[in-house]
Amino acid sequence: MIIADVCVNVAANSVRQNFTYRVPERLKYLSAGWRVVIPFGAKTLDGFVMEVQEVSDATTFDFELKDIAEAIDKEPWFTPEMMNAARWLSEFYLCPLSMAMGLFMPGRRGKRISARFERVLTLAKDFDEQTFKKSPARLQLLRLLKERGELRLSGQKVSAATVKALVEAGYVKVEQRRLTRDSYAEIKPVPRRFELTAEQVTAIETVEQSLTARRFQGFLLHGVTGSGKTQVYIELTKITRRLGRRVIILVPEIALTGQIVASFKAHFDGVAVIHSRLSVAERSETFQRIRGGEVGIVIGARSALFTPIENVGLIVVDEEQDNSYKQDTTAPRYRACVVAEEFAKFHGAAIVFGSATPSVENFYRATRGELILLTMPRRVLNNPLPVVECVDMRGELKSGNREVLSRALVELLKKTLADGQQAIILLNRRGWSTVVMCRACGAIARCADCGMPMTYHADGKLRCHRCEVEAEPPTVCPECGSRHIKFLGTGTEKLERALKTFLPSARVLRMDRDSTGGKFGHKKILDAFAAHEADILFGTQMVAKGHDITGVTAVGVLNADSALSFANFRAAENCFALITQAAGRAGRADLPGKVIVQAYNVGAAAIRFGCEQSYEKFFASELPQRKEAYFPPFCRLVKLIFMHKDEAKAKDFAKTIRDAFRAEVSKEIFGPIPAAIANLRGVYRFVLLIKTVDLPSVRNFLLAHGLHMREDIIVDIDPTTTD
DNA sequence: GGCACGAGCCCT
DNA sequence: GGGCTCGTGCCC
Repeated sequence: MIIADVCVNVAANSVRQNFTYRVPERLKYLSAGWRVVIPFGAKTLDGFVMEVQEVSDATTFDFELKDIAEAIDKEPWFTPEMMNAARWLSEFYLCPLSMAMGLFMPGRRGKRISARFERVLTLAKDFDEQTFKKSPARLQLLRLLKERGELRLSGQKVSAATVKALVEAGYVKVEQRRLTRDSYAEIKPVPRRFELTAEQVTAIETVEQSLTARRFQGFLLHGVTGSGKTQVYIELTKITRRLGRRVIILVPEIALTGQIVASFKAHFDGVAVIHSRLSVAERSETFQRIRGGEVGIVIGARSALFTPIENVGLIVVDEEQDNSYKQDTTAPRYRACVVAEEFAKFHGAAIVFGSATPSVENFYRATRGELILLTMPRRVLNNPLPVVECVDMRGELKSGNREVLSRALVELLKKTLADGQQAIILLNRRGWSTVVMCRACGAIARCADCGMPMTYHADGKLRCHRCEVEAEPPTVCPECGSRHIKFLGTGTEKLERALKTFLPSARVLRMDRDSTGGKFGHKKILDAFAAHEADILFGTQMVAKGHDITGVTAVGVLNADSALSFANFRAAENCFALITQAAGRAGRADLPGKVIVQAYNVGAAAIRFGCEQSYEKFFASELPQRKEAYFPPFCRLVKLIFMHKDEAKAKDFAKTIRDAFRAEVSKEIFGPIPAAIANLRGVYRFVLLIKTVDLPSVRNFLLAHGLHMREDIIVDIDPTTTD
């Protein structure tokens, strides 16, 4: 009898063990990695075969064995590497194996994806023009086929009768071909040839040693904006491909894939793109292409780590400090940087973390030799870094300017437009007003579901940016009945009006989550801006990231210090990175750039060193503060969120666990404090924060108390926020 | 996740 | 006494 160990795909924290099923005779070809359909209790679910074993028919179990019902695919879905990686993820992040396995599937459930086919015509034998003198339609089709070699039937003005007649006469063959949906097929390669700088050459040669040795090694590529990091990735990819190994390139956001794909397509065939906005079918087919060995380079957001790719020699994590690399909302709550490094170890690959503004964690590791530091302090072609001016908005207020835009920025924009150049303005809040407040009692309009302050939008609606819940703005305060409702703060929509007031002739383009729907929403806006269809591109942080538009010589950063107001140990780092990245958009070609940073707290280190664009100075000022407050890189964080409808129960349970942790593990546990979202749809949430240099002992504690099994606790290892 | 089962508490 | 909610164990 053949039995199989099956990981059941059920989204429950308490289902941790695999289940044993009998493999019926007709499915005896099954092996580890197959997706199967199985009876589970009263339901029929899908599951993943983890192991197959032959046992004697006399073997008994203390439960009744059930049969596997059917196989889902035509071949094993999971490679041994995928299963090992999933096992590691499930152990490291304490999530059920099924959830870790789920990362490696293009859809949430093991849905069978019906492949689409198209009919393709080819010429079967040569023809004589004379024969078809009286059949113009047939002749036209044959000529077309001779010219092009083949013809896809869909969308052609060819009648079925014409095709049928030619097929029967043996002139034409019809072939069913599997259709692959590649929405990046249309992206044109963007070649760029520069002489490599000396720093680029050094960086490439250093990494090359590890690539050739096929040994794991981590690198931190710290290159200022415009220093040509992408070119380094391309050269390293060439080397890796020459060694017969594959490459994964991670970018923080879907919006950034287009640009890097275009650069890579200029040098390589077999580039695939993976991210969550692709349709399930599209991702499924990309998996197929990777499996078939047709793809040597996978580019994408964090989900691009979870494909059937084998024999990986190089993993690049671009803009490694970016918070988008953290999976926040569903288990496993992983950090793609951590996972990527682990995968690099599995493969004996080199991992390159690239950034103009590295995370304090990784830069610290580089100073200690855990990562090899590669520095590129100059821009390519010796382009100068932009000149940054900081405007104190308190001073603006004092001298009577109550507008969003400082006078200096308006002047800069006017001059830039007069010179026929372009500008980018960053304001990291969307909507019209960021806060709706009662002037009498101070009450703030909050989301009914999660309690976050709601944003007023130009369409007259209040919106929660977390839940997308809509509400009507109040005319009287629901707390005190006052009619003094004030709309405070500035979002991108209000900025749009300011731009139209001060620069009425400027063509402006807004880029934020509201204006960028769909798979290519960002690309459309960026393409239009790159084609100089607009003079000013303004919006949230997505205007500051990664793209490279040559006509831009001016950049404005509004409310640059707003990030500092968050009670978050990474606030300064995020603020510094945003200023530096935004400034880096200016003057990337031969034209010098000018940047204006507007802030209230102009003395803050993140603002000062951001304006100087000096990462080293920022790091030197930030590191002692992290040490003083005992935060990463000096420890690791584990966040626990306790949830219950009864506020006291949530808090009391948290306290019990805190005390147990203090008694059994260490004193470095803090809370309970109300979570940033203190109440979500009627459920209270309290946070405990653990600081540790010994993650395994924390994990053992959680396991011993069964906290990973519960549905009313979220375990977040390496959280981005501490509440 | 979903279902069954038992304990504890409200209704007429 | 019946019926409801809530916590808990189980699913091979």
